[in-house]
Amino acid sequence: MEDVAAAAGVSRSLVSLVFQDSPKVSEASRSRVLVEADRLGYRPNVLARQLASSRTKTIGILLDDLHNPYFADVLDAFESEAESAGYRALLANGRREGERESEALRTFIDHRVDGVILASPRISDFVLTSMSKIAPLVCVERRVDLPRIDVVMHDERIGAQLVVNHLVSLGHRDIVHIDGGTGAGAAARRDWFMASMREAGLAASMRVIGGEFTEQAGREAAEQLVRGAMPTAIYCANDSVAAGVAAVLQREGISIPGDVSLVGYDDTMLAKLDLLSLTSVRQPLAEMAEASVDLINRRIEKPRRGGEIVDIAPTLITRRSTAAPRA
Amino acid sequence: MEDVAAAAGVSRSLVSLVFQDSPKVSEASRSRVLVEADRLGYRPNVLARQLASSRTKTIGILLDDLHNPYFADVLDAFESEAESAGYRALLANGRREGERESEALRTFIDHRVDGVILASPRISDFVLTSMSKIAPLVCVERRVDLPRIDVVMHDERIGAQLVVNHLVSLGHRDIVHIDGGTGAGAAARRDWFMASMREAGLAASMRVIGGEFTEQAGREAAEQLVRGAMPTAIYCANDSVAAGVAAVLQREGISIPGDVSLVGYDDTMLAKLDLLSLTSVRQPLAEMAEASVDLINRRIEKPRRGGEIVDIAPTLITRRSTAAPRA
DNA sequence: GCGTGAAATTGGAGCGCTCCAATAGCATGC
DNA sequence: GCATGCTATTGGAGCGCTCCAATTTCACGC
Repeated sequence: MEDVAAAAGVSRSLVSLVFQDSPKVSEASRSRVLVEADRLGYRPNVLARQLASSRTKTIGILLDDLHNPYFADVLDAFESEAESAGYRALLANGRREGERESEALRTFIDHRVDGVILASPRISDFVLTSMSKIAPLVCVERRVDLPRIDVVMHDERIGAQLVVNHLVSLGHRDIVHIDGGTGAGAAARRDWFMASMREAGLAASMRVIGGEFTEQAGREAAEQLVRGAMPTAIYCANDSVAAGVAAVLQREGISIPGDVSLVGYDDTMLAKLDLLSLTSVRQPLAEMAEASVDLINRRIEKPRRGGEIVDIAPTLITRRSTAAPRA
Repeated sequence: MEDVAAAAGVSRSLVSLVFQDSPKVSEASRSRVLVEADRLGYRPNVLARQLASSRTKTIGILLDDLHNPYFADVLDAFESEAESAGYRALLANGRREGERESEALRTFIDHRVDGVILASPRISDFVLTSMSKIAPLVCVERRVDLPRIDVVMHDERIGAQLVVNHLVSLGHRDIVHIDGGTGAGAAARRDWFMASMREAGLAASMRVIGGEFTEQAGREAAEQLVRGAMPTAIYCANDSVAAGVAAVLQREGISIPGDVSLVGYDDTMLAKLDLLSLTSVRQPLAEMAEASVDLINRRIEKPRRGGEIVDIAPTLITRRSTAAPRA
C-alpha cells in the first residue's frame, strides 16, 4: 500500500479510499492509484481491512448435513443471495450434532462474521440466546421463540394443503402420511396434513405412519403398508423417505402411479431423477434466502429489535408419480 | 486481552502465550490466565491473530458443483481431514465455471489461506501457475503438469480393471461403456476401459457410446441402446449417468440385473439408493484428502519442491445391479 | 485580490494480536 | 557469595489496514 501510494504520488489514506470505492476521490487520483496498484500487483489485505474496520462483510451459513441433497439446494440459494447482497459466505457443516453446530457457531463468531444463518439447527436455546447477543442470528426452518432472533420458515400449512388438494382433486381419498418422527419440522408437517385432510372431509380415511427423514425409514414404512392395507396415495415427509418407499413398491411389483400415487417434500435432486419423477413440495429457497439476509441487515442496523417470524409460501411441483387412482 | 492480563496480574504477552498453548508458560500462570479469561468471557480475535502472525491455519477447498452428490462426499472427506490436521476449512463453490473458480481462488488468496485444494478444477493453467507462486495449490482429480503444483488422483486404471474383471468373472462379454464426453477425467476413464477390455481379450465385443456426466446423457445413451443392440452389461462414466440409464430401462421393462447389469462410478448417494442399488467404483476420498493436506504441509515447509503426483487405488462396491447374464 | 465553502487529500492514532530481544527469577555448582 | 545456565516473563515494535480531524486545494462570486 505504501508503495502504491508512493508510486502514484499520493498518501496511504488516499489509496485506502480508492479501494473502498469512496465517492470523494477525484477521478484523476483514482485512476492513477488503480494503474499503479495493478502494475505493482497490489491487493488489499482482507484481514487487516477487517481488523481495522471491524466489519467483515461476511456471513456464516451453518448447514446440518451436506449429504442430504436438500441442503445443497439451501446452500446454493443462500450463498448466492449473500453474495449479491455484498457479503462473502463462510460455510460450516454441523453434521447433525448439536455439539458440533455450537462449535461451528463459535468459530463464526471468532471470525467476527456480521451475521449467521442457521439452517434447521439443533443448537440448544441456551447457546442460541447467548450467541444472539454477539451477532445477528437467523434461524431457518426452526421456529424458535427467543428475544432477538429472527426466524424464516416456509409455510407448512400451505405445503400440506397443496399436497392434499392435489391428491383429492385427482380422486384420492385413502391417503397415508409417513412422517419424519422427531426430526426438525416433522410435527408441523404431520399436523398440517391431518388438518388439511379434515378440511377436505377425509378425517375418517386418513392415516399416519411413524418414520424418520431417511430412505431407510421410508422402506420400513412401505413394508408395513405392503403387508397391510395399501392406500391409493402416500405422502412422505421428504424425498428421501419417498425414495425408500419407491424402492419397496418396485420390488413388490406395485406400480407408481398406476397402483399408488407418491408425493415427496423438498423437491430435491432425488425428486427430479427420471427414475423417480416425484411430485414434491418445493420450498421457496430463493425467497427465504432473501428474507434471511434482509433480516440480518436490519438487525445490524437495529440490534435491539424484537424477533420476527417470516413465513413464505411453497409450491407444488407435479411429476409422474401422481395420477388418478385406479377406477 | 488487556483486561485479562490485568486481572491475572500478568502482561499481555503472557496471555498471548497462554492462548498459543506455549510450553514455556508455568502451570500456575496458565491456569490463572485461563480462569480470568473465562470469567471475563475473553476469546482471542482470530483476525488480529492472523494479521499479526501471518499464518491463518486455514485452507481453502474449491468445489465445482455441490449439486453433484459426489462433491458432497469429497467435501466431507476433505473437511474432516483438514480439521484433524489443525486447519480450518474455507469453502467455495465454483459452479462449473472456470471464471467463477478463478475468482473464488483469488478470494482464498486475499484471505491469506495457507493452501488451497482444488477439486476437479476448470481453471486455466495460466491462472493456476500464477497463483501457485502465492500459495500452495493441490489439484485433485485433474492431472496438471505445472512446476510447483501437486496432484492427487485416484487410479483410473485400477478402477476400470475392477469393473471389467468383475463383469467378466460374472460371465459378461458384451459390455458397453457410456463415457463422460469432454468432462474432467472422462478420457482416462474411457481409455482405461478399452485397455482393460483388450487385456481381457474382449477387444472385439467392446463398445463405447459418447455421453456426458449427467443423468440426461445417460437417458439418451440408453435410448440409443434400446433401439439397437443391447449389451449384457453397461458401465457408466458416473452414477448420475447410470441413474439415467436405469430410468429408461425400467420404463422399457428391461430388468436390472436380470436382463442387463449396470455399473456406475464414484459410489455416490445415488448408488446407495435402494431403488438403484448400483455397483460402483468408490474413490478413496479419505486417503486422497489425507494426501492432499500432507502435500500442502510439505509445500509450506519447502515451497520450491517440484510438483508431485499421488495416485491412490479405488475399490469396487458391488450391489444388486450386477449379476451373471441370462444363460 | 480575497473570502468562502465544498471537495480532495493527508497524518496519525488505533484495531487486537504476535514475536523478538531483553529482563527477571531461581536453583546449581564452586 | 557469585558467575552460570536455565526457565518464566515482559515491553514494545509491527502486522496492513481504516477512520477521524485537520489541512490543502480549488472554483466561485464580489
